Amino acid sequence: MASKKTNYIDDIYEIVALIPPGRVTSYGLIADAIGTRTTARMVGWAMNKAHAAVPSLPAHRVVNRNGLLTGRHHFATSQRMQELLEAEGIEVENNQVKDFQDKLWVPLNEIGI
DNA sequence: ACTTTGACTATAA
DNA sequence: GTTATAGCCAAAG
Repeated sequence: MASKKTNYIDDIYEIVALIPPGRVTSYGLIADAIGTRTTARMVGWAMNKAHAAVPSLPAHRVVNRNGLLTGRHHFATSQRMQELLEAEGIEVENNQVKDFQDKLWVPLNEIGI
């Protein structure tokens, strides 16, 4: 067997895919859920590749620790991310998720139950 | 092999 | 409140 070079990326995709609608999470929390081998930057980098590997990945539910839509420019349009979030009941104001802590979904609390 | 960059985060000033 | 710097790890040039 010879393949498998995106182990950490695969884990990132899986966790992002597990984010329930109407909820959001941060890059750091995903990285923490995977382990020390991955950092918040790796999650963001993986997301950049995700749209080519897993277009259906709900990357719009992943924001930075401030609840800010930092990755909006990587979507089809800058407004696309906000529209997707609002469609799920998440209020976005000034590129930031309102009641972020209330809508925050923590992988460690759901996966490492 | 080396340098730069990146959808981040934390701390310091 | 913002801005700067360091830490983090991997891919791309």
